[in-house]
Amino acid sequence: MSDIARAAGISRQAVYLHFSTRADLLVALTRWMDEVNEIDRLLAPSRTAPDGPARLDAWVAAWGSYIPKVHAVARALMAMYETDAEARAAWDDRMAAMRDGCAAAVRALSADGCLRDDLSEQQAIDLLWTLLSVRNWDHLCRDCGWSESVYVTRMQDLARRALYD
Amino acid sequence: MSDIARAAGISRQAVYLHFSTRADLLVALTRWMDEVNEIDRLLAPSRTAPDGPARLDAWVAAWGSYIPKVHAVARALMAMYETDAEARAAWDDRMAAMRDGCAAAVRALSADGCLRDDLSEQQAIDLLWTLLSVRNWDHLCRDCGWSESVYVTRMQDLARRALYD
DNA sequence: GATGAACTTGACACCGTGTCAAGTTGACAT
DNA sequence: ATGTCAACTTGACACGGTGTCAAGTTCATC
Repeated sequence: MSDIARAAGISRQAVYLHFSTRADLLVALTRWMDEVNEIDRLLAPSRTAPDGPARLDAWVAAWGSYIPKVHAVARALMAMYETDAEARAAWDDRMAAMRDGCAAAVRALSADGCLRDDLSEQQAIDLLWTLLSVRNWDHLCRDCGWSESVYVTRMQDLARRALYD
Repeated sequence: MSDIARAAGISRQAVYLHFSTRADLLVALTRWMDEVNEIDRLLAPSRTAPDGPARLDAWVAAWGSYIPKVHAVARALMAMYETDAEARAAWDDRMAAMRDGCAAAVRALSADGCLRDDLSEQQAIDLLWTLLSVRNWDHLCRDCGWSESVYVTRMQDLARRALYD
């Protein structure tokens, strides 16, 4: 909070006049970033995809271009996850929204008869949701040094292999 | 540290006589758990597997039965990862060892000519390492409620699909 | 010229980690 | 029996970070 205040050129206490807690600030920041990044515009292609497989690809691509933009804030939120209830709630909320996107993609596949029949919709959603987690992006793009475009290509491929034949 | 001292029936200061810092304690705990869990015995099947695909399956299975045993400690270590350099080092060390196992499995596949040719060994290792991360186990087995056996079956399937045709 | 919002300085409490000093206990060796 | 040493005790303290509180300043607006 001191660092933030210094960076903003105001006193530490003034920060508390705007955000009652550290978690509060982080949460507000995520909302603001979603506005600035025009989430809806980013997600439009996946909603208007012609078929299941195309929707899956578009969803993975959309997510892959979204993560880098919010990554710094996401990291801070994840770090507070264990210790701060409000941060946890905020993070869970975002992840639930992310899961909705996964569910929509899986249902589109299922409607097209593309979903593997040895996989329940539920399991497919769980799997896709896990594959696309921020942690995995972090792991691949930070720890393993993958570029964002490699990430998207490989993830699209992996998601396809995981969900249909 | 207070909680640990109370649970151990000694004073908080006495804990510091054995472990100089909190991270130190966690690290010692991981080493002790690896001894108790007889890691080497657990990993033997994957080292003696007849071919690449069998080795991959055995490795995933070994890892899948290892994680639940160390999960509680792993969580504590992950939580300290951002703020504690020693915890980070300990965690990175464990994960590097885990990566070695992934690398061995991938090389076995490669030696058998089973590895997808549009995937470099490096990328294959990165991918397998990511798929098998503790975070993913957590996500699937805790958040999504998968049983450990479902986790292993699905992960074996996913790893196969990800790495060879 | 009064009001109120945004801000300031400068305290303070609380919690957890890690440090320090001085004293206790009990096993073992000489 | 006595000294020594390791393991432990109590009780303090410093530090850093979060969040709170009170009193005072600045400035736009009515």
